Amino acid sequence: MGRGRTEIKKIENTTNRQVTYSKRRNGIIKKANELSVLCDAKVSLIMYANSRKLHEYTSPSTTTKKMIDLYQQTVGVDLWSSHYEKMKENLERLKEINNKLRGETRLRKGEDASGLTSLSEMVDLQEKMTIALSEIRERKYHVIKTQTGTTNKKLRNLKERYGNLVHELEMKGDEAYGIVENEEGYSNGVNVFGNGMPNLYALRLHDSHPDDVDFGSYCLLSFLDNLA
Amino acid sequence: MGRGRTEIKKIENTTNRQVTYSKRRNGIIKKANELSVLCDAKVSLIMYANSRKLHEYTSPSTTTKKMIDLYQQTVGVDLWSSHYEKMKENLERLKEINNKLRGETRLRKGEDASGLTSLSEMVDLQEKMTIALSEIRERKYHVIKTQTGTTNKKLRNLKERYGNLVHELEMKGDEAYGIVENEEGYSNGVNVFGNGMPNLYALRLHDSHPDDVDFGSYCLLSFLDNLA
DNA sequence: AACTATTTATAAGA
DNA sequence: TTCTTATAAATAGTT
Repeated sequence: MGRGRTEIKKIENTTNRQVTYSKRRNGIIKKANELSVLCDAKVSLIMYANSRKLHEYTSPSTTTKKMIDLYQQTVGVDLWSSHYEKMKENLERLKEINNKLRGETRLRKGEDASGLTSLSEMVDLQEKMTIALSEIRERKYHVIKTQTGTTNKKLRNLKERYGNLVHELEMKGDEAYGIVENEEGYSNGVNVFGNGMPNLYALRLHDSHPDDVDFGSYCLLSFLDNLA
Repeated sequence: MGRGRTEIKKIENTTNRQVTYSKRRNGIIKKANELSVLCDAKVSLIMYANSRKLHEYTSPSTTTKKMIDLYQQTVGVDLWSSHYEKMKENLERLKEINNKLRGETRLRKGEDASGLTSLSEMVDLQEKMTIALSEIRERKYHVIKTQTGTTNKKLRNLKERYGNLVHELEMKGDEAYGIVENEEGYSNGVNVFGNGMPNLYALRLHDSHPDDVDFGSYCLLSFLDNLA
């Protein structure tokens, strides 16, 4: 419309193109508005020409967000809704796992006072804990053994290291003692291990050369080796 | 445009409105397309009239999703991006917590072979486990005590119940025995509790009337009461 | 941004 | 619906 028919193909002259864009943009926005009013329709119009500027029209009865939501609802899937849903599911799943793990950890830490009411559950937990404890003890032993190595070259180093370790264990052992005394009232001596002492420390206590740390460590290592 | 000028206000006649909607909808889509081609513009047009049907036009050079993304980018904020970001953050946070919890649980279950390399860490873990174990044992004892009650009226019931419980414990104790024998090689008798037996069961073994379950349970209860 | 000769869109009718 | 057509609107090229 205008002087001479217009071929619908890209206007190469930049100025012309921009002028036409401006005119027709206004035209289409007017049309969109007329459509909205005349037909009680919801219209969302978004236009973007190579300038960075975005032009839009949205019917007064709605918002762009609502239109997008509606669009997704109708078209069904893609855009991000599927992504969003997956994310939501994943979140819920992780939350659930988190809670389970949290519960289990609290149980095993002895923090959950209300969780276990039945005796059999408690017996079960105690049993599991005992097994786990023995496994940890076993691995500790393995670590000690590994650390001794097999070469005599490292022996001097090891002596020094174990001297320190044994000292450290004594410190730890002392801390543990506080608990022992509180507990003996219940276990009534039946539970000898219940004193909370690592058995390495126990061995150290019964060492026949308590003043010679190096020798004591050596004895300990030999003793452990013999058990292998 | 047409025969007589059109006032821009809602067409009350439903049929007329629908006809006009159909015509003008096509018109605006044509305009949108012309704008796209002539001006090299990206256009997204979404129309929704009271029928559930959605009509749209999108420039060939783009997609509705891209237009929405662009729209958000330009307009700046909301729609769903903030929601999405929050969700993503939350997800990452939960994943992290999950991993930590998982690690801790594995550690305490004695399943993590590579996690603890230093002896002091192991000693620390063992110590914590021992404390937890003693707490659990203590609570078990509390449960037992609570269950005995203080009224003599319930005694007969209790006898029967404890008969069953003790039986159940014997079953559990037998299972635990399998582990004991494997472990004695390492603990070398020092760790008497390490046999994995609940100490209630231990008491049961030393009961002086092994055949009289009722009496045995009674003795046990009295014994526990005396400890209180 | 205004003007205007034309083309286009479309309201009403069939 | 779609087609027709009289007429209103839009707009290309110009100023």
